Amino acid sequence: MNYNFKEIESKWHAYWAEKGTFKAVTGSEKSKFYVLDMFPYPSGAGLHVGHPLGYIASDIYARYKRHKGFNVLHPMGYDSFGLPAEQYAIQTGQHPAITTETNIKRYREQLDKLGFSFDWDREVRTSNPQYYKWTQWIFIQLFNSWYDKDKDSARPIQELIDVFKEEGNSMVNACSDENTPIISAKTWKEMSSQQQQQLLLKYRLTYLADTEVNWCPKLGTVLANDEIINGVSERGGFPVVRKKMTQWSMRITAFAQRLLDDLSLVDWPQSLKDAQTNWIGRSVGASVTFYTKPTAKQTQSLPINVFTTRPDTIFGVSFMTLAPEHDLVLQLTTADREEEVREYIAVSAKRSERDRMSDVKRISGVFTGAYAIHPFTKECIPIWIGDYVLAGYGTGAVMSVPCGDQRDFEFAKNFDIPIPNIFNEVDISEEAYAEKGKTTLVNSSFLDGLAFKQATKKVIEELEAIEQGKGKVNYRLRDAVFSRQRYWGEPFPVYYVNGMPNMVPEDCLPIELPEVEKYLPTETGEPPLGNATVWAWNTSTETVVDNKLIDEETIFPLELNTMPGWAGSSQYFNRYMDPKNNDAIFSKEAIAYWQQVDLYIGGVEHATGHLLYSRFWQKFLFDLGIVPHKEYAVKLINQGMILGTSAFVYREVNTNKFLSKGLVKDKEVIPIHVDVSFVNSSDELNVEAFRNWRPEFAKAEIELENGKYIVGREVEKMSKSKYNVVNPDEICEEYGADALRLYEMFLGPIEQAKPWNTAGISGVYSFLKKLWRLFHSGSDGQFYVSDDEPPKEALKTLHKTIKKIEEDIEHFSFNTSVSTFMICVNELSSLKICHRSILEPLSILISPYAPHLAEELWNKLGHQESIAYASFPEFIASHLVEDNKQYPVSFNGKMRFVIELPLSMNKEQIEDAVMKHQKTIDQLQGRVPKRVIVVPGKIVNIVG
RNA sequence: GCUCGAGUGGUGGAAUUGGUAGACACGUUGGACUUAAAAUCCAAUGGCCAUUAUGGCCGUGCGGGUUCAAGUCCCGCCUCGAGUACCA
Repeated sequence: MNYNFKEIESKWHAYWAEKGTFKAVTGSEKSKFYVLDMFPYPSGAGLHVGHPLGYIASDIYARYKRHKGFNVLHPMGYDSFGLPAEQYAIQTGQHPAITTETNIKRYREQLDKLGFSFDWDREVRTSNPQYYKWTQWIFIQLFNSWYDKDKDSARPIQELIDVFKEEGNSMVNACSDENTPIISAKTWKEMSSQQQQQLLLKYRLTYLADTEVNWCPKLGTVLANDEIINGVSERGGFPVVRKKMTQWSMRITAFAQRLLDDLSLVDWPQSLKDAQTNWIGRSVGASVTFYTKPTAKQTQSLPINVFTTRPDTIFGVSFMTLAPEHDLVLQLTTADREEEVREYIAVSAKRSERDRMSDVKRISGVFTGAYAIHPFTKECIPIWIGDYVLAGYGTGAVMSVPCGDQRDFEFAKNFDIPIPNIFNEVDISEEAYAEKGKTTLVNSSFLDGLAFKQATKKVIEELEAIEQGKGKVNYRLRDAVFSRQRYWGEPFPVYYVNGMPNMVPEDCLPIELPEVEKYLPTETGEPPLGNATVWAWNTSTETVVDNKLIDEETIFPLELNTMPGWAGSSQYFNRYMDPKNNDAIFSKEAIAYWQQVDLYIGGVEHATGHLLYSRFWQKFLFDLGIVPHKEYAVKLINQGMILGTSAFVYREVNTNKFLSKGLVKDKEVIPIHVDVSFVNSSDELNVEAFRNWRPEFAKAEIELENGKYIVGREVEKMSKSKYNVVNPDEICEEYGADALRLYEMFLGPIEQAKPWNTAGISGVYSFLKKLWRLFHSGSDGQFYVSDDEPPKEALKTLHKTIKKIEEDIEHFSFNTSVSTFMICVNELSSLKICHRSILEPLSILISPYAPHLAEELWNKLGHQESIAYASFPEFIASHLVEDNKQYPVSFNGKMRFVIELPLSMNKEQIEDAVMKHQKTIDQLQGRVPKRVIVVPGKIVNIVG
């Protein structure tokens, strides 16, 4: 009887589905364990072999934990809102919901084939109204909250209103946007309700504001910083420009410090923590206010706030630079400079992010004609604008210290601005001196003779004394723009009365996505929801009604933007705990039982997107008392990408002639991707298949070397356009899902990127066949087990294996554990083992890796219940080391003798011990050891 | 530029806390079985030298260092990869 994986795998899929084997029960007596995968976006291309890598690893862990007696939650769902479905809808008119549904079906089929132990009863889809009801609900909670810096916690907005009524906003001003005017309680009461709402928006955790955004004209939408790679959009690679727009934003900056601090609470890869730390970009310094010198045009002195990490260099300031987009630029520019300034602003606005980046070295700027007064020297310093100052960082203005900052230095050189030196015995004729604390200050009045640390402290004290500055921590992290001008996303539960946003009552949720005729923006440039005809809010009936009915009394326009992709993914992990609950995001019982994710597996590419935003929302829900933990994922593993090995043919330029790789030499050729299925494992192209591939290749001249066409190879990301995609369905068809699972784990460490190579799968496939034969050692390959006592050697092999596998799984070293299995089965095969007491634990042991095969064997061993419920074998190693003082070890066939000595021994005792063992060694080895190496507290290794 | 990570056979990769480098697998070569192929099994497989087996020397990107002992620790380089970037 042969190993018929097809029969076995389909049999057990059906069995698991029918029995509901992997259903997680909330509130079980067992301890819980929550294993989570990052849910996929169901794209039209289906899965390639790279996608399941993380799912296989998490499935192994989930199954292992079940065997260890845990009640495991291992859910799966779909992040089903997104651009590709919408782009497809724009092109074909097909509703994104239909495309999404089709894609999900295909994903599900593929996932099922691989034998994952997901609890599909808990599936969530972000585009499902029953799901996004709760995304909208969280949005409303954010709108109804502000951030209390004193308590370091999100608080209900009503508390803030009470504060305003009592004492105005002076005490809570730090909790709002910069430049929020200070008002008294009296003023608050005198404000119109619209003015009050306007002020509150500056405090709310999600707010509507004019923000400088990354606008992608080609995609017709704004993008968040993490959606832009090298100045172009992540999706599509289109240029991005900066533009001011009224947008919803999330006040994630309020949580910046906690997002940093709480990284210490989680067991995440250091590289990922570093990425988040850099992204948040904390820098310590001071904010300093400079006042402008009144001019004919601007008779009042204007305050300009700057942020600096080097307040100690304040006596080195010889000019100021503002970003061209800075609010005050036009106000302070003098009449004679106005034309030039306006022109400069216009030019830099036109330059895309990409131009600006590719052109970093070009120094440009103009003088505004205005001067600022130095807070201490009272000297007049010129105010310039320059695009090396970014509007979005700090205050969009800098105090320029050319002797201490290279950019300021170059700017000063370029425009002939003086470069005063304030560093003792440092040469600044060639470049700025940016070292901190290696020298002391000179020409710096009260800071003379001080080094960085003391000078910084001193200058901040002085600035505070004259009320022109204070110590400040600045973050690179910016508030996250939350509006997208797209159709296929969550609608906002927001309607507008007199231009002010109002929340739809919570019990009216969800506000469902309306039908539209066209998925493109309207002709007037409104987002696609502007095409919806039934998209207005009736406050008296509390329903969505036709736009035509909009009046000033009870029917109001609804928000036309939709939420970004990360909205739906920021809380899905908690929703899995109670996915069908229609009265709450999840029940108190569910969250109390499941608590938080114990293991989260997913790609590192989400480091500064999803993984940051979801932490932010979790902290917010924590402040609200809805979730019990500040962090939602205790342990996180980033699986590495599986790459494709692309194949290339080389076409000589301006010809239709293709040269085999070896013939290219120094000829000018264009490499062209060719489908990897036309190429065999020795890089030889199937010329016939290549000719049939495309009409233009049919008649091509093909030059061979040694009768073969050899292709070029390159490791790249798997992608349809590179023709290097390997489909898991084909692998399952040929070798089975168990072999695919094993092989993906065997390829290398889970966290590492590695190229796929189908040829290597034969190793794990023949291992599975060997394992099968171990259970089918009867005549004619019939199933056969003996109930006799197994030989001691076999037990030793088994227990060695159990120990190693357990350690490997706990350390996520899945690749080495596959090797361990291979060694184990090889040893047992050569011992001709067919004993129940060996084979039974072995099948439990292997079941996380090859669940179908293990289940089949378990069943053949006479068990009716699924192997999923079997306990992982306990390790009984006692006979491995019979005398834990000395034991021979066979290594590579050579005999070795190891003595373990206690840590506490001194030199003499060690020598004694070695001498005592000497006889045994001599007897065993038959000769005298060459070297005796002794180190206290270590293993004594006698190399014979 | 800054931050992080990685360099080990023909290939993917092992190597616990510093303790026999190259486990396991692919590939290659030879052999068995077969009319033949597939499948399966056995053997060899880092380099150089030697041989009657026992052996010897060199080897973990490069150069130093610490140590009885270094792929592993320290210092200085080189190369590659990832992230980030006019961040004041």
